[in-house]
Amino acid sequence: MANCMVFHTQIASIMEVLANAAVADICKLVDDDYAVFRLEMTQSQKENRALRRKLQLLELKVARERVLASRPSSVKILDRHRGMARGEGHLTGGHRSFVKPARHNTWRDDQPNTVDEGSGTSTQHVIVIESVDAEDAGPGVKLERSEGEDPGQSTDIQTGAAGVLPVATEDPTTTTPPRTRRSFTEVSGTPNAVLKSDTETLTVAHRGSDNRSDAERLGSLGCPPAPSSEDLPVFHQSLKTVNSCGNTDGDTLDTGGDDPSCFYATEMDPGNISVGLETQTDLSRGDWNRYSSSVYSEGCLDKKGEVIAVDKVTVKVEGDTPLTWNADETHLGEGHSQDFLDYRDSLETNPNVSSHSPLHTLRDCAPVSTSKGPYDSRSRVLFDQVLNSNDRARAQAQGGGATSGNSKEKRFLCMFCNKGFSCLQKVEIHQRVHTGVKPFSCTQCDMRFAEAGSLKRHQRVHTGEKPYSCPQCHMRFTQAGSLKRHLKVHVGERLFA
DNA sequence: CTGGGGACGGGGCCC
DNA sequence: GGGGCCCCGTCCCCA
Repeated sequence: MANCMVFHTQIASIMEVLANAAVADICKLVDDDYAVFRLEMTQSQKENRALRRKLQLLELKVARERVLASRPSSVKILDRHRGMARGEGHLTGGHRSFVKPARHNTWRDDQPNTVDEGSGTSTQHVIVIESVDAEDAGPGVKLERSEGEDPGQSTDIQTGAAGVLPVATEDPTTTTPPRTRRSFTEVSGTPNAVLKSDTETLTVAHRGSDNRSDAERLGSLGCPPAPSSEDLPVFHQSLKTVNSCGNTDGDTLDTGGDDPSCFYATEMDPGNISVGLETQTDLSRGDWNRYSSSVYSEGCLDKKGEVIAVDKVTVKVEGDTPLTWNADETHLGEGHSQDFLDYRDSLETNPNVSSHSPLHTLRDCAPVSTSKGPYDSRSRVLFDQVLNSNDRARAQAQGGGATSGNSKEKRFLCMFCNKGFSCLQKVEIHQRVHTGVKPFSCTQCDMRFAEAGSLKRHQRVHTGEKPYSCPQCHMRFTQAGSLKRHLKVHVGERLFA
């Protein structure tokens, strides 16, 4: 009996030893595999980074070659603070002025529309590619780019001689700077970036990193917070105007009324995008290779809507150079990055959509907004919209869409989806679908609209005006379509079977 | 079924 | 006459 017990004990101990050994072996195997796996992952990541850098350099190189091939080096590339050609306001000496269009109903004569320089922050900073003479093209490319989240660091990409100020002056007399210069905007995660130039300093703060509220930021700049400023970064184009929240003579449009029900502002959906699209070179050919990227911003708007400050910085990019894009530095998850890569591919496979589309900028800008406002919540939607619209564009191109059929009448093509429009303004309005630019803002609420008519229609919500009344009942409606739809109730038509 | 916004085409006016 | 600008109407969609 005792021997039996000893035997069992020995067996148990042996089994325990064996089990421990097996576990140890398994653990060792797992550890080894994990180490190998991590090593492979690290190597893959390194390769990815190297390939991206290579791609970046190639893009730069191609850009430089295109520039050199397309025009003499003395051509002015950068024209910041460009005034708007349309009747939507223009810049005068770095200040944004608004001129009421002659028949612009959204600006009522009795409205004290005050346009003032805003103040605040923005998530944007300017990347300048300075393309110097031919001898600089090639391996001598100097890439200066903030890789990290270094506050206050300006992120300029400069090629050629260092020390050149990254932002062109707005001095109209210096129309032909000695160097070819490219400037475009990008939103990055840089918490604070200060752009300096001969004439101005752009204080750019990253919303997501700024713990202060917008009201605090605005307040610190002497500007009351805008009702919608919570969602909107504010971009200052000039130091001269940073603290000029009060009215300035040149920028004030005071029509003397007391109904600031609406105003016209050039703003954009900050959560989506930071550029607006304005021009194209050869509209008849749908050639959008040269375009302007306008950095819209919002200034101050007090609660009463009496003081509206709008600021705008226009960064004009001319020439054929594609915007550089660094996937490494988009502050995105991998999924987003992949989406953008896919879209980039789709863009570039679309022969009618310029590869220099501001969507390259958009790709950088849209997903990095950290604001929490309603517009921000739509950023992803808008991006998907752009993606889808591009697919639609291809479908149109293949299936005899607007671009192939009546190209004579609809010769203005959307640079995002290729849809054709009869005139430039139509396509500009349409492109707001893609860019998220909503220049028309209601002063009585935070609503923004891409079209003036929509704002006007919206105003009836506040005024209570219901001009459309049913002749068969007492129902009244704010929209004609609503009345028309309602009339079907009386005639027995049902919307749904 | 209504309220309200997005999008777009048509048409008038002006240059 | 053509093009640009602007307004309006309409359809569609969603809440």
